[in-house]
Amino acid sequence: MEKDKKLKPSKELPLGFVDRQEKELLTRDFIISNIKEVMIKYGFQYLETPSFEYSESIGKYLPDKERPDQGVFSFQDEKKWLSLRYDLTAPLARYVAKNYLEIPKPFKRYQLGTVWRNEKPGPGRFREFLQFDADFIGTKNLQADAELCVLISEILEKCGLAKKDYTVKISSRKFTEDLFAELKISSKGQASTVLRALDKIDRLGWSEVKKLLATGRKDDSGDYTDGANLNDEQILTLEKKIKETKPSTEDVLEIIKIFESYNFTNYQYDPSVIRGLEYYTGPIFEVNLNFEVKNNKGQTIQFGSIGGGGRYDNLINNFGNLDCPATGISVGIDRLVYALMQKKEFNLKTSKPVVICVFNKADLGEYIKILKILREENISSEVYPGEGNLKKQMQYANKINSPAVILYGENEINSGKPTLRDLKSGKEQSIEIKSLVNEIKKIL
RNA sequence: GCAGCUGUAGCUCAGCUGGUUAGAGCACUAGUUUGUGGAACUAGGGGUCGGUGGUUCGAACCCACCCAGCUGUACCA
Repeated sequence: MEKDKKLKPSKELPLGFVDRQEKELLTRDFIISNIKEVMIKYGFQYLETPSFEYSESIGKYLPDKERPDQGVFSFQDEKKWLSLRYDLTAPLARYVAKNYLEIPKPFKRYQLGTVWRNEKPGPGRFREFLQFDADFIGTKNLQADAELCVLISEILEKCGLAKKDYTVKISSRKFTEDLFAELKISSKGQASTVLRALDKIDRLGWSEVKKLLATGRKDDSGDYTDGANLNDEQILTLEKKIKETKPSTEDVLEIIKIFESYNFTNYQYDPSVIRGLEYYTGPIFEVNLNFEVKNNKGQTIQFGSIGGGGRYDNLINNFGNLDCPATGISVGIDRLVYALMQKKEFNLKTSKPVVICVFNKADLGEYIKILKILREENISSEVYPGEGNLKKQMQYANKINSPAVILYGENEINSGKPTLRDLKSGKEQSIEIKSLVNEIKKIL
């Protein structure tokens, strides 16, 4: 008996995992339906790959790091390691390599799927979340990169954002390559420290980033981060270059030219866009929201980007001798949902059921007659599914936000006229069964 | 990983310098109203005060260690 307490299962969720409720899910559905519409219009194929992949298929070959089990949820099955996918790009690369001969080239596909990351969650960042990816495989044509920016912008506007609400930032890996050449930085370690520092300009501001470029920085909590050890002259040169507003690399210039043909203007050249991924080889882009986002305590939070992407011409080559250039974009759908829910009230019809109250179990047949009439008309409805007196049933209807209840007790059954109570106004009327549907539709 | 902060009811939190049976609001259950919700009133259920060890006549409160969460920072294929 004593041990019972210890056996009680925990009702806590694993760190970084969340329950998602209807309002959020409906907003998400709305976004997804917009995505699908746009993607069909732009001529992309719909693809789904499994949640699990062999770890080696989505991890080891990636040039970035050689830590197969860090940041990823993995387990060993027989002899092989399996991992939950951490993005949709790696599985795509695997898919393309596997089906290389069959797929059209170029291959355009889009995918919506849950991804998992075994890392520390932050505000608005979870360990399980939904991603949307669109990619062009097998083309070096920069029209593809341009079109990704155009397409994401169309999706966002379809979701109700105005041009001023978001910006597509664009830069290129070539910019940083040129930069490192000019600064005479050849050490890979130093280069990546510089990149990581530059990536933080948005969040920390230039003066803090400058410390990271020099000897190091102490953050608010007192923690210390080592710097990239650039000298003053290097930092000065870098500052000048990073604050340039005119693109200097050919790829970006060409993309901007293509934007003009599309009449797409909502972009911004920003050389401080770095993106973490080391597999990018050319143009890179990032989508930022320009309005404030608050957390559940009402504090404004640093929201960062909702998505981004770029060109990765060498990634697929890792699977073998496949010279297969590619470019793609990813969007964190849940983050977009979170932001959109604050941006404007979506009038998403949630259509809660009309509740038919139960007075007497023996009359269930009568209740169901009415129920069938309503459902025939696609009116969300139910016979009270629990047990209890009328008061309890009213409380239930109120709690689920039901628009109306139908009272069909002895008196009503005898007269053949159910009572319809509008739960918003509290008004009741006694009406013929045949006009019930029309009256309810007025309330809805 | 590092640093700071925080762990008391389902939720949000109070609990003064250690002192009888640990509190509030919300939520929940029942009743006032045995055929009427959202309001009010009344009553009620629900806590090894994160865990372990220590100090003390006595610990939610002090000390040590551990665990968990939050925030920042690092890493992030």
